[in-house]
Amino acid sequence: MSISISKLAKLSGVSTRTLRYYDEIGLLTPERISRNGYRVYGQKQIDLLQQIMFYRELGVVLEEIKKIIYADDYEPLSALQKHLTDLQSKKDQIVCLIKTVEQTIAAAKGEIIMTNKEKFSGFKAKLVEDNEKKFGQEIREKYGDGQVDASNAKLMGLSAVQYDHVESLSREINGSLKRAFDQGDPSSELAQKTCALHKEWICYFWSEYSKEAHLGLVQTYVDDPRFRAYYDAVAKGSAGFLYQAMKIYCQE
Amino acid sequence: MSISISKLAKLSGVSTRTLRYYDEIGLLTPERISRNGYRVYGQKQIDLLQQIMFYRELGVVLEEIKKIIYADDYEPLSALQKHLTDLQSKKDQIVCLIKTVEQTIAAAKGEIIMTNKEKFSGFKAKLVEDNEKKFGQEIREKYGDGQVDASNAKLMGLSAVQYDHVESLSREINGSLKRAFDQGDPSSELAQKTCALHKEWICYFWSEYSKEAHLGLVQTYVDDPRFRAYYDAVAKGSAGFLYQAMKIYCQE
DNA sequence: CTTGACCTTAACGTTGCGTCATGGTTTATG
DNA sequence: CATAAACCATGACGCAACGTTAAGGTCAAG
Repeated sequence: MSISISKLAKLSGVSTRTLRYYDEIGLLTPERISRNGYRVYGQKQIDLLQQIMFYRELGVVLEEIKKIIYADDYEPLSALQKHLTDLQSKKDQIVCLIKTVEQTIAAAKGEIIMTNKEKFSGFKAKLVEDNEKKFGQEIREKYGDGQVDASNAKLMGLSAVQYDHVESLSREINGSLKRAFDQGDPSSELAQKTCALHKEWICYFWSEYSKEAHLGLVQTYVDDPRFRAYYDAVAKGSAGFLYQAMKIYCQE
Repeated sequence: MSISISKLAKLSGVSTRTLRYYDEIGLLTPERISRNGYRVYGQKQIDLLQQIMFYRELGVVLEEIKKIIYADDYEPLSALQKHLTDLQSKKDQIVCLIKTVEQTIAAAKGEIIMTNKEKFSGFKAKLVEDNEKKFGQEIREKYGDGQVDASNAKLMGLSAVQYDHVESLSREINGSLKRAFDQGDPSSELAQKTCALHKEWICYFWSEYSKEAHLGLVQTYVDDPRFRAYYDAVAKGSAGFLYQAMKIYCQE
């Protein structure tokens, strides 16, 4: 039983272009090539294509599929397991994005109201105040007054959009930290991403960034009961977790 | 305040390549080009880049970002709303895939069942198996034992050729269903043809056919998440669509 | 004058095909 | 038997968002 490329295409529902492409990358080569140069497929190829389509529907990349169906020593199950975790982390990413976008929309709506009420500047002032209250003392002691003043100045100069970003960032950090903490591994991708987010956030307040200062700051999160309480509100023990993660992050 | 490309890169954390690319696509053009051909960026560009990065982190495509930050009549909020729904459907897709892969893995772990059924590719085998396990009960109650037993017996007795036909039928159904679904009309010719194909397919498993039983089966496609996941893999919502089409088909 | 840091453009590679463009082969039909 | 309609082939571009050489110009320091 031999069929042409278009017959196979119709039979399987994929395009002829796709079949030629699979031939090109060695995923599915025809049984033989007839004298006129036409591709000829046999029963075996039909079966193989079926398997290919099966994995493709699962979202496995073609290169993986090739390994799965041709390498004897390749474990289809573990391949699928890996694929599953890939999918899950993709989902986590998207869920994370969704949250952020939702929050951004909410914040933006709120911001419109705020600007309408001309309360925005007051709001920012409050943030500065909080910032000063939160970090001022420690940072002043450790890194000098200049740092703190620069931070406040920078904050006052934030545009509305930037301010929104800061807000959504801090929410994202909390969410991300919680998820990473739940997973339990400070070296995990999510935990390290949390650190990166935190760096981004901190850079809104610092004119100069250094890993030492950053790690130092997070250290105070653990040492100071007020900070610890704030992060424990996200998840109990998450301040310490963040510190562990940050140690790894700052080593890189 | 004018800075070079690498300064901006360091300041913002993106690569110089990215900045050149943004210039190339008109997303972020430098303030000016100095005599030696170097790109020179100003404060305004720094702010713009920050906005760009903000939206980029939300997963908005660059083309959209360009519209958002440059077109005055463009509503950033509604753009974000749309982006949100995009993200959500992406998430749904992935969640769907995750389910399917999990099911596949679960099925594969009971690998003996699969190999026993020889040529049966995992999915269909599992479907039939599930059919027996979960709905055998139901079908038995509704339509009597004979129906189920005959189905299984018939299935086990399929010849290779018949099996091939069943397989290609199911592919044809999927393809046909997808196309009909994309068109959107359950009463369309294509949709009704899909129903006919499905009937043909089901007749491989049932010794006696009745419209009521057929409609009942398709109903379970909608009600049971695993079945729905299978059909949603063809096209999201296609299980429900098939059910709508089948209602019309069975009335005729 | 050379080294090295920094800048430029150009162009390929990535993933999985869709979509021409161009041309050869086969078959059905008038 | 000529021709049109199908069907086949091989390029090659395009898509998103850059990473990564390659090849070479510019500029300040030693």
